[in-house]
Amino acid sequence: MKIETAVTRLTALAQVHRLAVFRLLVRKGADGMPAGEIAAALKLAPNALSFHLKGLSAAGLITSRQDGRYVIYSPDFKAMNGLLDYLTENCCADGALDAACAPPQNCQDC
Amino acid sequence: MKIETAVTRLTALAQVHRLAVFRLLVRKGADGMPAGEIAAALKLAPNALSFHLKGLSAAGLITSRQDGRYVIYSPDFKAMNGLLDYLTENCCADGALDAACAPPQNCQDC
DNA sequence: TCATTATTTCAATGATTATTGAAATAAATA
DNA sequence: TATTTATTTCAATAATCATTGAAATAATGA
Repeated sequence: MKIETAVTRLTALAQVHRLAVFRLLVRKGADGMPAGEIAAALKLAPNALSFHLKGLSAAGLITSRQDGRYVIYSPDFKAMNGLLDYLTENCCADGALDAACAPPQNCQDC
Repeated sequence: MKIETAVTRLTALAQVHRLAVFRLLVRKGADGMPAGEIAAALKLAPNALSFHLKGLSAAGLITSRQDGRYVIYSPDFKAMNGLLDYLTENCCADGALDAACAPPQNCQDC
């Protein structure tokens, strides 16, 4: 992964509302959630939510599909896992090991 | 983890220079690296590096110790792993599983 | 002490970003 | 067609952040 891609994705997640949206979608998994339901769950104004969904989409962290008059948003787990891997890449490769440097128990429910 | 903590850490990582510094320190592991060596490796002005190290420190992602006239910086793996876990927490707990929703091979060298 | 090396702080500038209210687009139903 | 529902776009404002050059602090060695 290019560092610019990682920065783009981290920037998208580095905002309370976008992070809350992303985590909500991660919980939901492949089913996804319509925009209105996300807005209701997080008490966000529709236009504000739209602004933040655009940011997450542009970063490649979520995808959307039209379903009638609803737009359903889902997390992109490949993008997420790619980012997590990038952050821990070559961990301790050039120096001393660290006891806390261990694979986290990510995504344990899947 | 409180969402504000996660946002603070993501914000710290969401900048090319800080992300490069962090990844360099992750490679180095527990040994850490003096500020000047980081600056040389990444071709950053000392004051610019100091600004970014401050950001990473304030977010709790790195720690520092004085060694003579050097200041040695090291990654905080607990903070990093806590953040990674937070991003994948309750993955697919409320909806359909996703084939790509699997633990990444983090930190495989440790 | 004086000079050198390492790192941090400060102030000014320019750029990016979130928020708000209002309006526009798009699909479904009466 | 007209109306309602769902979502997005737009424009203005306010706030935050990175960069630069210069100066300050701190530790070492001559």
